[in-house]
Amino acid sequence: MKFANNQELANIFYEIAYFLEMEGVPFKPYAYEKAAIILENLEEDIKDIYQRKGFKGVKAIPGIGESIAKKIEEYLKTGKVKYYEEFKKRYPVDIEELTSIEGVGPKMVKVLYEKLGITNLKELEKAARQGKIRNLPGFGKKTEENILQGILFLKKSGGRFLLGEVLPLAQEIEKRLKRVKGVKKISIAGSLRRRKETIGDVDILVVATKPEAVMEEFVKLPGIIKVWGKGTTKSSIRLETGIDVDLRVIPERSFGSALQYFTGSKDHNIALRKIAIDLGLKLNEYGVFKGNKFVAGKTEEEVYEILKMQWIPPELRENRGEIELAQRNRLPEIIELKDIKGDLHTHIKWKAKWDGGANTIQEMVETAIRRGYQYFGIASHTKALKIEHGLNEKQLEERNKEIDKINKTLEGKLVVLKGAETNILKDGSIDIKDEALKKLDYTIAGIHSHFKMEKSKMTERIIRAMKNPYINIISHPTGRILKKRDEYQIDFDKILRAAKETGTVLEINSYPERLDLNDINIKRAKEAGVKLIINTDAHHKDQLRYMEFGVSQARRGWAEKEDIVNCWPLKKMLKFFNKKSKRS
DNA sequence: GCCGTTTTCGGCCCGACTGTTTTCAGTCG
Repeated sequence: MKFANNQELANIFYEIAYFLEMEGVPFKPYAYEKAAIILENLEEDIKDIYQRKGFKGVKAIPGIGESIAKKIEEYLKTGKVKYYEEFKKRYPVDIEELTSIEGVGPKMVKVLYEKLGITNLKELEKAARQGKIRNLPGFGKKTEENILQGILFLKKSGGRFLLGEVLPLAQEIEKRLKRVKGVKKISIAGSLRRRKETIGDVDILVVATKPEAVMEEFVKLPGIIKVWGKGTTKSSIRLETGIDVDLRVIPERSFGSALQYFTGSKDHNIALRKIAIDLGLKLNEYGVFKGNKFVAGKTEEEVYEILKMQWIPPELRENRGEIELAQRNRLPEIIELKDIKGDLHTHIKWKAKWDGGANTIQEMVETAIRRGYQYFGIASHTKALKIEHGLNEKQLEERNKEIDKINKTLEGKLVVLKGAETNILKDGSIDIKDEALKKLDYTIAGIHSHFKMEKSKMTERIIRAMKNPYINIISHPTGRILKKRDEYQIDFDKILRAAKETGTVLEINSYPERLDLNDINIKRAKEAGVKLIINTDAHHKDQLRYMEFGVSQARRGWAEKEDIVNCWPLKKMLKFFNKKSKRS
């Protein structure tokens, strides 16, 4: 996480918001939640702000007033917030866990605790199985069933799915429904359209002359395990993978406003509605209204236009400053898939077993040509990574010769580059000698062992690797595996400074489980003037298509062509690499 | 609890659905 203090405080305020909601206190929950979001996205350690500018400096942050500033001060001085501790004592419940169950909110948690003493998921499941829930006031048999189902679902899926597994499924559904007669418009909406790294469920919107026909096709899709809410305007299915898909039929004149509404994010929409109010308008999923008069809604473009701003690409809609820029006509020109000129992090099958890839250089290169790339880098694993049969110096040399041979046959259709994904050892040294690195076009270095080092040591370890003049790229810089492994402990600001100073590029790894750097870190890197590269880490030729996910992640991080070195022409990119090593 | 060319009080985003009710609270997106 960015700054430990900020995150800790944010978590405390999120929980306070829940507690206040439990008690039915109006408006305060919103204030605490807002403060939590602000803290999470703060570009500076709140402790530094407090030390430099004191209580006043904290209070000066928009969204943080007298009362919350006091609690921040208290936390920084004592490590605790009394107001929060008292809530915790009154309701010793794992409120985050409990409310993560679909259909369970703060009010229910309160009843569950006060009547049955339930504090966590396990206890809730037990009570539900024993049939104790149905007799609670305001609860019933159906609620009890829903809670059990919700728990089951949560256990199975962790609640969210990877972008990389959901997007192809959703696109396939979209394609099938598009073919139904009478379908005029169709679009994926929701967090999937914003290309978030994980997806809760899929929303698809459709305009059709014969809605019944679309609904009928929808509930007949292959791989469905459950259908519900089968109405005239909305229908839901659950697929074998456990993900829910909602289909909504929209009146034609409202398609744009519905698409805007269902794409979100929630924060972005709230901000837009406030702007609408300021303009004397009302914005909802049916359109933009002046009084009772419909004034816009057929397309998203006209919705944004009437709110006096540029149309905002879905990936930017997180209320992180995009609205202000759109109002000033200053949105960044974020990159597109077609801007990508090559992929520099790919693995091959070499002499039966080395490097751990599934396809030969030739096969990978053919796919790369089909993708329209101008250059393509092979970044073979190196010797310290035994599990992938990493190459040693001599084997790298052999492989280089093979690449030379293939380049000759390509007649400039594409240039194959000689790279390696070396290992950053525990002390920050590289597992391949400089002499061998010198002969490559570029070198990647990544951490593949000793993930659990202390923060300062891990940071130093990566910085030492970046200081090596032959290391051009740090692969998957934070090491997280979505839903499995947290990032390793690093001081990302220090990493950024070192990357800038040494001219080292940070990778946006497109592998669906990684997507590392994430959107927030990409934006920070861009702001720090650090160059980035989007790579797939493909171990199979079919995985070269993962590029799409890395690009959407980069878009979410506001990256423009100039920020991404593999949007550059080959010469310019190599020149940037060589500047570091003086290799020429 | 926060905020202010509707400034120190009175607002705070909006609508639908579900399950529980018999007119609505809670939850969701």
